[in-house]
Order: sequence, then C-alpha cells, then structure tokens
Amino acid sequence: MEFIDPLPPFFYDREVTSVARDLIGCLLTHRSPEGLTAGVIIETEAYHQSERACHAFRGQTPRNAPLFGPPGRSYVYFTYGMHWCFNAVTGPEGEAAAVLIRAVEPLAGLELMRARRGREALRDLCRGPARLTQAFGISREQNELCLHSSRLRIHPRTPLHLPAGIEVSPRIGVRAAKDLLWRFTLIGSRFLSRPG
DNA sequence: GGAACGATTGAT
DNA sequence: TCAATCGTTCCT
Repeated sequence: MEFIDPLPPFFYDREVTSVARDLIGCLLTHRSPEGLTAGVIIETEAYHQSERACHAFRGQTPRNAPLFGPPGRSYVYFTYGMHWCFNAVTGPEGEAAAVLIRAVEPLAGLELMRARRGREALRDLCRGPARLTQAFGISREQNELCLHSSRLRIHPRTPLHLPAGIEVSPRIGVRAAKDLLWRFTLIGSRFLSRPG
C-alpha cells in the first residue's frame, strides 16, 4: 500500500498549537511486523513546557526526555498502569512540546486492529488515545522514533480527507491549565473520543 | 524507602 | 460512578 511522502521534520518545528491544528486530517500509518494499520487523525491536543499540564513543566526527567529532543519524533508514555499514549514532538530542540494524538478514523488494517483491541465495532477501535495505540500496536518500542523515516509515520492530508472544519475546546482529562483551548477536533466526526 | 498520582478505559 | 494497575516523580 502506497502513501504520500511523510511529513518532513521541519513541519513539526513550529508553535505546538499550529502543528496540532494542522495534523487534523493527516494520515497515521504503522508498518508493524504483524501488518499495516492506517487512519486519519481527527483529534489532537497541544502540550508545552510553559503550562502545568505538560509532562515537562517541572523540567527534564528520564521519562519526558524525548519532549526536549528534535521535532518530528515520537513521544510514547505509559500511564494508569496499563495504557500507552502517542505524541508527535514539536518545536526546536531544547524546547519541550508535543501533540497528543487522541483519535483517528480507522482506514486500513481493520482486522488487525480488531484482533489487537479485542473488539469488533469500527467506532471502538481508535476512539481515544490509549485505544488507538493499542489498535496500532504502539508501545515502548515506538518511543523516540523519527516520524519521517521509521515504520511509524504521519503523512500529509490528501484531497480525499480535507477537514470540513476544525473546532477548539479544552483538553480532556487535565485539571491544570484547563482554560486553554488546546484540543482540536474534526467537526462532526463519529470517531472522536468525545463530542467536540 | 515510601506514597501519591496519572494527557484512560471498561464495566457497573 | 468506580475499579484496574504500575511506572514516574517527589518527599522523607
């Protein structure tokens, strides 16, 4: 299966909120040993070291080190003792920021997703940050990968997937800095983790 | 060494 | 509404 060339690292070397907005409608692909999975990004959130909800707010630690690295790499972290979440690192090296991918519309590898998720309903495969990492087979092994050249990639929007409209709202599940409208959703999608 | 907590999910 | 489940971080 062929896709458009993946987004180059400089795409991610901008303000994190701009990248989060522009990733809506882009295509996430993972060529794992078990097979290919792909989906259209429909929900993102921005995080930056300057605000309390960011893992890097109190400085660099072993876990959040990828956030301080060069743009265009993955930051995958473990949470709640059982879930993985996937981010795209943004901004210049040394400045910690990333876009959390919260939901995608499943496009390819549906049966592999169903097997990994243990669920049949299309709507339940990638609706939520930890659901999509499970469906895509993303965990510790996929941390700090280059999203341009590794098996885990993000590709530009295609004419078939132009966003109808993008809505902003407060980030889900964060108490700190909850006044920031740093969540971006594709209006009207039935694959959002929660209504926009 | 110990404890509190978490960018969630699924069942009740 | 609530339990599951454990790595990370911070405090003593």
